[in-house]
Amino acid sequence: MTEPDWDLYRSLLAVLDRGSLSAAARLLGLSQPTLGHHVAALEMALGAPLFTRSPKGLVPTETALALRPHAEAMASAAAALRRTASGGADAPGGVVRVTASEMVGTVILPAMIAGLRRAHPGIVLELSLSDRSEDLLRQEADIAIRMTRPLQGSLLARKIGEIGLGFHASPAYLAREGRPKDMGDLRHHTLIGPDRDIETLRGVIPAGLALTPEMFAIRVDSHVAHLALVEAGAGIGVCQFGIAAAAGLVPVLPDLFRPMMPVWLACHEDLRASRRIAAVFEFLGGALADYVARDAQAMVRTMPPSTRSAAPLVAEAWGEEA
Amino acid sequence: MTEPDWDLYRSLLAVLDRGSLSAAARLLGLSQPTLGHHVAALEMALGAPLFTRSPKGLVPTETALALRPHAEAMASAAAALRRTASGGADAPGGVVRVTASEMVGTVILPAMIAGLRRAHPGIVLELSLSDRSEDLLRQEADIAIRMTRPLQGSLLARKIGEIGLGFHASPAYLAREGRPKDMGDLRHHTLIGPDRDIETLRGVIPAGLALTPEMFAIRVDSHVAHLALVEAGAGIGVCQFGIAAAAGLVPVLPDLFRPMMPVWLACHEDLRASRRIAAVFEFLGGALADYVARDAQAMVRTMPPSTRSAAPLVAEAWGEEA
DNA sequence: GCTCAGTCATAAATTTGTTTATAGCAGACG
DNA sequence: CGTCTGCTATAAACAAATTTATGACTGAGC
Repeated sequence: MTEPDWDLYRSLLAVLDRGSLSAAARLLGLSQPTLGHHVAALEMALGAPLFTRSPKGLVPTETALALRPHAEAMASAAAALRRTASGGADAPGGVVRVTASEMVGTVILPAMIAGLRRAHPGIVLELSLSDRSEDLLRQEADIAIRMTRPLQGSLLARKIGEIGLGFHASPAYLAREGRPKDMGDLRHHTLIGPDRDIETLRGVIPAGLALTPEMFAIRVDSHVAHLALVEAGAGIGVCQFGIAAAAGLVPVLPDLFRPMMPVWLACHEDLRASRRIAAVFEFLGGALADYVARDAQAMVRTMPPSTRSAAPLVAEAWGEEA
Repeated sequence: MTEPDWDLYRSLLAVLDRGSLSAAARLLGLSQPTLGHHVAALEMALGAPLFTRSPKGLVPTETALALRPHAEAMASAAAALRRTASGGADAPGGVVRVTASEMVGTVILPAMIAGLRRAHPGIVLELSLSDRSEDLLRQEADIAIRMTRPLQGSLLARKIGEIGLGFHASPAYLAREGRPKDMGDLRHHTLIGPDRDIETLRGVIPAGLALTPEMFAIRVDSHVAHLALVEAGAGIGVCQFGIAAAAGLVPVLPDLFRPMMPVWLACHEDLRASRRIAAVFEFLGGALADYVARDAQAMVRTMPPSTRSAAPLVAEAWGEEA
């Protein structure tokens, strides 16, 4: 058996993605018979059928589905290669791909990116917003901003600091529904919480409160929508102090519930050699550090004077130390 | 810029590997002008020069060197894909790639593989012997046998047990040079130890002994050569009890120095779905457990009756628990 | 029940890529 | 100092892939 052309893998991936030869052909800018030939050649080379033909399209076999992750790995390696090449040897410009959570990407990053572009006009940024953290391993991104410690080998990680979380509500909501006096009071309020993604809060919820989806009258997994709901006065939800302060939200029970969430910046070891990636890494490191500092200030400012310290109330459950 | 054909990446990798178009052409079964054209096309597509031509061959530029890891990632993904495909959907046969240390691969595995082939005649085995443990992450192997706990995410790891290490020497050496009475005595003997790879021993050497290359009169990083030297009566070296016993070696100071080394079996989570990989995983798991048990017996048997227990003397430095 | 939009498969024409063959160049060796 | 071996580069002959242009099929919608 001779090794199949790598192009065939790309065609395979396209057909798996689109579900038909014609659609895959459009995606790759090839013609449908070409894709048909590619699939046939790959089936021949691998000695196994990959699709069952039907007039509605190609249905992948078990084998083809098993091959998919590997083909995707090739695709992301190819994308990483092109990104690397885009910067030339060590030209200041080029494409850098940053991954972050939806929240960070939509609320925190935009201002930083504006500054980054001003400081390094040659650098083109790609943002990949998702909450799964495998991105770096599979080389789907050059730099990652994460709220958990990246524990992969061969990953260079820097802890930026910790961000304070707390219950918040809009002034309108509090005027309408009153202000809870203690944690037990929260039961009589409209709470906004996660839907399926309870894991995220597991380390944050204080031991006293049971963690059940039933606690929350409004459930949504998107942190951005979560914030929007709180801003709209829909109920009480957990927000970062800095973001909440900027949005004019009022902290609720900040002296009873105030977990800290670590912020990590990470990239592949190898990639630090690239000048533009190092530049983005340093810039984001600085900008995030500033942001964390402002967040801490916002948190302290909104607390009653008696308890003005930045010590976390529910910290150990979440973070490890740097 | 349109995406280059993936074949070009393969050609790039071949040229980087061989250092010349002609050699790369031989490797890939293509002709030299074809490779030349591929490189030119890739340089055009990426917009950056990749090689400086010379009559001695092609010298890669900085850019090309930066691209290399990504091209290699593609190559291993392609290899993994083909391995997966070789097994068909869930046929019992197919290729499985196992990585292990040189020592394990040459001394311990052969007998197991013979048994494995008897139990599963359809399975073809590839052995990749190296001591770096990135193999699994980069999908360069399906299953890994490691002496450290694999701490990567999305990796399925099973701790097989622990293997006892200890100083050993050949009967001939001991007859000639005498038997050391305590650790201090070792200074007057010919010790065999690592050359550059001191890390490996760091967790093993007892606290009393300073860890310097100067300790060792014979230095070699290959564990297999290490064992051969001990067998040849060249000096005293650290060996696994089981292997040493089988080779007719005599334990030296087993009651003073007896670290334990964990044995882990690991594979990617996804791959457990493949029937043949699961079969190999289970078989190796069982065989290694048997081996560890025999090693423990050998260790106990060769110790003076007074201290006959399998408890490690220098254990905590090395292993974590399952 | 008919048309229409979508699909895959096939055959001939064309474009593309690959090879063979040749020339030129630098260093190793007797 | 010439020869020999390695390499790259170029041009024309060739083989191979791709495309265009078909035909045949299925299911949705009127």
